[in-house]
Amino acid sequence: MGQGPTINTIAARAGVSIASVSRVLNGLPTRQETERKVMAAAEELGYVRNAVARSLKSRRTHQVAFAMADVGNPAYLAMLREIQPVLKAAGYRLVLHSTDAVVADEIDVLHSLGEHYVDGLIMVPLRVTGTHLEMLAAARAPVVIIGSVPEGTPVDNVRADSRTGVRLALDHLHALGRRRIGLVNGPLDTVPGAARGAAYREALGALGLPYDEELVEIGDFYREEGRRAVATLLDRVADIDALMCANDLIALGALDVLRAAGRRVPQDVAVVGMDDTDLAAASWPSLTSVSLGSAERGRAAAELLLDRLRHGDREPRLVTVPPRLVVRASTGRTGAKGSAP
Amino acid sequence: MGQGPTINTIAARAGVSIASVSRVLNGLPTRQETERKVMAAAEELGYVRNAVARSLKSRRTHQVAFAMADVGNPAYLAMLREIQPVLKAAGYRLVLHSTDAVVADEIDVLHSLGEHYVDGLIMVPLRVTGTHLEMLAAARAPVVIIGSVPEGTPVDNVRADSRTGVRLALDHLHALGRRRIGLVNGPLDTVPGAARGAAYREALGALGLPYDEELVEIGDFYREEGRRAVATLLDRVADIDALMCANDLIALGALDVLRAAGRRVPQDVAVVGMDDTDLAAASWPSLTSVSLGSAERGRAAAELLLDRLRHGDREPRLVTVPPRLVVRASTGRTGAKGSAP
DNA sequence: CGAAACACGGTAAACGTTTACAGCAATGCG
DNA sequence: CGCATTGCTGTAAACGTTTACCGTGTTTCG
Repeated sequence: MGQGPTINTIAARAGVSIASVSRVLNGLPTRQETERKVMAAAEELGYVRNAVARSLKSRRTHQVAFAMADVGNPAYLAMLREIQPVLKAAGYRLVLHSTDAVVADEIDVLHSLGEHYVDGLIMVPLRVTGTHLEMLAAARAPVVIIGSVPEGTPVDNVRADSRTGVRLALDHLHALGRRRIGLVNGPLDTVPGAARGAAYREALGALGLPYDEELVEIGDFYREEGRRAVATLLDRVADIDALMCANDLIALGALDVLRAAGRRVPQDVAVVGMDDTDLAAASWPSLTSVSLGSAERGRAAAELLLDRLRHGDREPRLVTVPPRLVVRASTGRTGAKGSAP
Repeated sequence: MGQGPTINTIAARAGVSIASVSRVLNGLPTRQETERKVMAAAEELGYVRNAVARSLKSRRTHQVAFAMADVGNPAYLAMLREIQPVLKAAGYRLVLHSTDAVVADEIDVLHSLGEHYVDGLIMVPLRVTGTHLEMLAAARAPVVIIGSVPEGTPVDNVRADSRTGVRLALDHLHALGRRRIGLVNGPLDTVPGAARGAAYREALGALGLPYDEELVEIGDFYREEGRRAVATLLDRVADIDALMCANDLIALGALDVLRAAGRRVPQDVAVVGMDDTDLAAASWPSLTSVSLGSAERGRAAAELLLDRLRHGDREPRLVTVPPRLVVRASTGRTGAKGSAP
């Protein structure tokens, strides 16, 4: 594991200057003879270009960071799975940051952009604070934000439309005759939490249903928290006939609790999840879920960033990905396939 | 987004030399007065250390790479989720490589270690070829391999024990009275595929059951491939009463096909998966699965690598993580909770 | 009071590249 | 044949740090 060969080693062995070595390695015009000698020497020595030195000089690291709360969350995972190949194809490596939904960690990531270890950043902030906005404005490298950001923030932005998404779900439940539709939400100070809460209220209004505080329970975006919240909700409201859950994990928690309580899904209570993750298809009964296009958002973000890395001065762009309702057994067709063993 | 301040800028503003600036920033002994001036200047300028220049000089990037076939696979994801925080706590960033199980990509990753963009690598190779071994021996940075590697390969190594794992599963099925136990495996030229195939045969022997080629079907480690393989198997063998699946995705495919074919799980056919992923708990019926300790393996690998980064000259170490059988509805307790809606 | 020890701080080299510039030989042209 | 042009190559500076080494001013002690 001794120090590998450098262009100096090669230059010495090939009997040329380091400039010539560099030129050959970069495909700049050189005499055939020189090229041959350099390539031979490089080959024999097993030379590999030092990426760090290159980056220092060229001010390009060919690395991009992706920061989100938790890789374990399938929604972020879906983004990651799209982002990775797009970046790879463009010759960028991917640096992964898990912020555990801690604001300080997100700020850290933004701050660390100043270290120049990446050429750009794709971030999915859970909350957007004033500090976020300040740091975004001052960022030393291009940033793409997945999630909503105030009008005029000078960054590329990719959004889901959870408002329409919730609307699709409630329309569906309403069409199935459900009238006591609960909401199991995540924290209201998160971007998705706030959006989904507001959308729920609005969609109810559009359907002519009253907004009843009793029907809303706040937990967090995890299965365990979903269980807790749904248990509370069932205790409080007896006649609930549908649950809109703010993500699939919460919805899985809901299924657990409903099953334990002997309420049939979907006959007694219909359940809708959100994000349409792998889990939705694997669960039983399979879960109707609102797809917010995680994969598409990831891809769009990666492409925005790459584009910006090429044409640095473009206007900030906003891409909105439309939602889609994926109907499965937990609301619709009463598990013809999923019938009892 | 102009060039940020460097230690030169600070030195000029504070009226000291760049050496002093560097010393202050690195906490080396300095006069209070100097320290104050430097810190003030750094603060005012919003200085952030350039990681690239630092790395060039110090020969440390504080980055570690993790390479596996596909982040989408929950087994790798479980590793990633453990690796990330361990590295982060030690001050390392994580560079993610998806190789899509393409050997050439894995070799690329090993080769790229010569670029010095990371201090070390954790790799989960699907197949280990001669080229792998050559490159491992010549690697320019420490590597930890998760998966089996020939005796004497000079790298730290973390292994699952799928042999014992399969054994646990077959013992369990045998104890339940199953005698026609099929194997749905992945490709035999992959490390896990080969190991699980051999272990199956061996475990049958230990139980005094005959090895019947008819009962073995090879597909790939995906749900869709699992469906295909199980469909073929059911067509070929009518009296099969249990399925040992080489991973959870295959097992989910098996559940799909069995349900569609009207075979009850577990009454008619018991199903065991492998890797004990999130999906196993979420599926219906919930899936008995052999945990190969993905999370533990990830953590062990990260710790081995960190240790090696600190004491470079240690002997290579081998860590074997014991398997554990997690019994759920697909073999055991006949879905009391999971009964029909 | 003078020499030795010490505490700091500055100068410059180094890490491994890329690249502007200049030098030089070979060629084209009048 | 001399001069301009062309085509390559080498020298050296630069990217932003860290750090060995040396010089200076202050303290300590005989």
